[in-house]
Amino acid sequence: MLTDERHQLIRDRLAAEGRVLAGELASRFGVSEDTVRRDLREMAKAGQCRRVYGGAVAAALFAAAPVSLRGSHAIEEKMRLARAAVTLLSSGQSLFIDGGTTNAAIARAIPRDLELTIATNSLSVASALSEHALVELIVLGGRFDRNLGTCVGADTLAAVAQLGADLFFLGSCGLDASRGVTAFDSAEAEVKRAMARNSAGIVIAVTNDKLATAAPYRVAGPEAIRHLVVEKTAPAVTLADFERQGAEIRFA
Amino acid sequence: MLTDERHQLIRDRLAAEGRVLAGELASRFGVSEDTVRRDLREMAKAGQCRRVYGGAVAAALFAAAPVSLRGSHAIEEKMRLARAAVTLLSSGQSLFIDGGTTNAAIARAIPRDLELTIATNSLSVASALSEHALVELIVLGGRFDRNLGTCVGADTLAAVAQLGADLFFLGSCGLDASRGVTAFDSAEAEVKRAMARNSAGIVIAVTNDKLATAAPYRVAGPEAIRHLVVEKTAPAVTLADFERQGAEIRFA
DNA sequence: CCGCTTCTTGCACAAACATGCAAAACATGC
DNA sequence: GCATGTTTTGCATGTTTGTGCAAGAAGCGG
Repeated sequence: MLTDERHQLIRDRLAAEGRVLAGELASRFGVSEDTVRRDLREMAKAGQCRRVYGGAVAAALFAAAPVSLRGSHAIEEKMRLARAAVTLLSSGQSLFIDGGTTNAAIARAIPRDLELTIATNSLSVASALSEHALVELIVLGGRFDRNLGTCVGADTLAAVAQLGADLFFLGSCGLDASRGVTAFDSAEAEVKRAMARNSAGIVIAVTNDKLATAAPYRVAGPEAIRHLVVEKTAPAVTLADFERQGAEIRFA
Repeated sequence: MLTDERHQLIRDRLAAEGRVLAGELASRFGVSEDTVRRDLREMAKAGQCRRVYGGAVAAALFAAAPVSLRGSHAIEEKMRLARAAVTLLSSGQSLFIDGGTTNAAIARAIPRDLELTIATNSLSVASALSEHALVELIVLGGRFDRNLGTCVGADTLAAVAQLGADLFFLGSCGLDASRGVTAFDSAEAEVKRAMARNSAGIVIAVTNDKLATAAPYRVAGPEAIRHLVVEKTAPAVTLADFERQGAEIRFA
């Protein structure tokens, strides 16, 4: 039996009954339970079902699409960064989180037992947080830019202006010790600036490829960065520049 | 029995009766009372019920209702409704789409070659549309209600007030020929009313189980419905009542 | 006050799980 | 053909999770 066939049969069964049991599928297909579990894991990752202890249940039509981290190259690395970044959090804080795959990974990595207030203009961040029961989630609406995956424009700016946060997780397009944080898009930069203005501290998590690069639109100076989360392999000389300007470096 | 199934059954029972008893659930499910208590504790933590001595009662304002619709049996039916509903669309229109599983299905069914402007307060609708290149998507932000899957509250109302639409796809909680469209939640109803006010026409797509039912909060009178999309098996007598008040019936 | 029920907590055990590894089946390139 | 790499699978491994039981605390009613 082909892997793909199995997946199709599982999908059929999910559509018909709404749930499947790992053990039952294993004996039905004549494969080990491990194989079934692998199947279910993959399908869950693709958003085709939701994994539960003992089997899987049909994906809720209700739920938003899973955060697509596919297509981004450094998934592993970003998840590592995310795990390091969320150690900065504690219950009771309020956050701004903007767009980008790294921030989506961070949103996913936020422990479910933290009580937080989070405002975001990113659809994938919002989706990732939509089932965190203890998170008060505020969606910053506006015109949706599908290149960025975030809302931008006057409405978004107005929404940001009404809020304040302890920390701002800034998705950085370019990060340079002299020019600071920069973005590729004017509207995007404007929203980021507004969030920065209304936050007590800025957190940036970046992969090495963004370090020592710059984009046209300036968002925040290097001195505004409070926490910088980087890979272990980040060039020490660059980090020293940021550290000199007040950033606290944290390695993933 | 899966843990998740138990939770779902408890939610259903809470929605139907408003309260559950730990002992009763234990014997019904064939598990120990400790397990049921654990379930109730978790669900209470997730805001799905309120724990009381001896069992649990429904969380404030009927939070269980939308979640219990996740039952996957109706997915096929909703997709059929969705395919029928999108035939009402043509390029150039602007739409409001609110929450609910049926509207999520409609959003998914919208053809990619239509040029539309769509405003929604539903995260799942926004996600579904986030890759429709020709759709100008406007996210109506605000406080996210995870039971509804939509944004509600003052910010959302303000965002709606700035817009107008040709059609409003109204996700209906209850639909009755005399009381019209009704909702379970006050904040939800308020947003729906605002969208209705700013739309030229209202479209409602419902499965049979919603027909001839009503919820506490009134959204719009029956005469406000322009298009009503229903299953082929919908009771003719009920449909006639709507038709008499100006609705155009369309079968899936 | 007391007796009763319900609840939480700690613990133990089994089932379900992820992970690493090796064998087999397959494709790819020289 | 043959070496090499990839994918799939099952198995052995520790680990995690769900469950029931027991003991003590807390709520409830007399």
